[in-house]
Amino acid sequence: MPPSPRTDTAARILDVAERLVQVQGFNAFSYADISAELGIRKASLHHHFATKAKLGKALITRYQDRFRDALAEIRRGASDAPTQLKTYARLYGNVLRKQRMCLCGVLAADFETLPRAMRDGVLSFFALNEEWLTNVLEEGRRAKTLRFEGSAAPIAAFLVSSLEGAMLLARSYGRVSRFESVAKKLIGDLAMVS
Amino acid sequence: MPPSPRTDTAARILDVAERLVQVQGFNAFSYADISAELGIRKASLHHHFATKAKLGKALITRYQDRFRDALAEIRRGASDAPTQLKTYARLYGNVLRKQRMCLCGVLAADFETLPRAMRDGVLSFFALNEEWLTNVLEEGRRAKTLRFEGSAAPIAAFLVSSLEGAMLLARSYGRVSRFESVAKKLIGDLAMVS
DNA sequence: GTCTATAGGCAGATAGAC
DNA sequence: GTCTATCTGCCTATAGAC
Repeated sequence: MPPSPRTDTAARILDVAERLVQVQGFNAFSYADISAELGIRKASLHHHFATKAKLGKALITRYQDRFRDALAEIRRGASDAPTQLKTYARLYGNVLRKQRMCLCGVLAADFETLPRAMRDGVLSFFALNEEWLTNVLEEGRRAKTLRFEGSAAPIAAFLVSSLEGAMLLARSYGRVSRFESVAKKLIGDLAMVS
Repeated sequence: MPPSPRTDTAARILDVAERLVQVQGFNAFSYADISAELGIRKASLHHHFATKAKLGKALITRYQDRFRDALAEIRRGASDAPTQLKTYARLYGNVLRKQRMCLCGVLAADFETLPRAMRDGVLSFFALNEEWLTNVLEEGRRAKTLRFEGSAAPIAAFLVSSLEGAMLLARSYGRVSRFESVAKKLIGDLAMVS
């Protein structure tokens, strides 16, 4: 299994499917929706992704790969921990500004209806986020740019779930500012300088 | 329109539908699922709730009515603000312990696919939660049992979205403790005595 | 208020020609 | 790799008997 879509057509299918899932959820979109938008017959879509489950898994894999790259990029920036957290939150905000939910956040709502491979992918995405945040938190505490009590891991879990929840409600309200407000508070409560 | 289901059958339909939506999402369950579970034909279900949209709206209305009652009950208990917040968080935890998501939390993920009446209902539920929390927060600050900066309303919005997000991820992980951890931190950060 | 029967459409998926 | 054609099954919803 290749790490990225083999062909350009596969990538375009993933682009459309990704947006449809982020906006409507996994159970509300269909091959017919993609077909209509790309001008490609449903049967051709099945040539690239034999089943909806495999398409879903490919979506998660690509999404996570891109996210991993973005997280590594933030680390390479070598800014202080509070700034890294702000940049991290902006990743979420950028998704929301496109009127979308986090792919894995929306799949978490569909979780019980997903095939196992997709469930594993969703959990893996959250784990990636929490591991990255745990490192940033610990580094920030050592550098005295962040302040918090106890282990970093539960704080990381707290941050991920709070940001996902903030996205969920902000999109329903149609107010990105609701998300920004939560993100600002989360980071402000951790930063030593503020 | 009556405030509660007219008949016992209607109530049983709502009971089953509510659980199905909370577990699977609005677009993943069908009249056939309810039919199979209650031993009532699909056509009979339509006699009680003509369309899926009307069934969905009835679900939200009943859920919100019950929640409103529970919130009023907490207020009648006349405990201090931190205790009221803990009891409030336990309402969410009780849902999660039944392996369910908050009805309106899961509908927020389906938001873009919902008919307007259901969207309005979902937003109304969140508004109810935020108004109640705003009152508790302001009262707690006056009584010096809670401490926070700025207006109470954005803190209330923060609490609701963080709890919803915590439910979402805790259910995916199958670990209620992840929710409890977040709830404890949220309230602990607000309480003066701790 | 529940039933049988069915309409009309869309779902995911496959066969096989080109 | 894309197409036409089709399958099978499920979906929401309705008609009308009992």
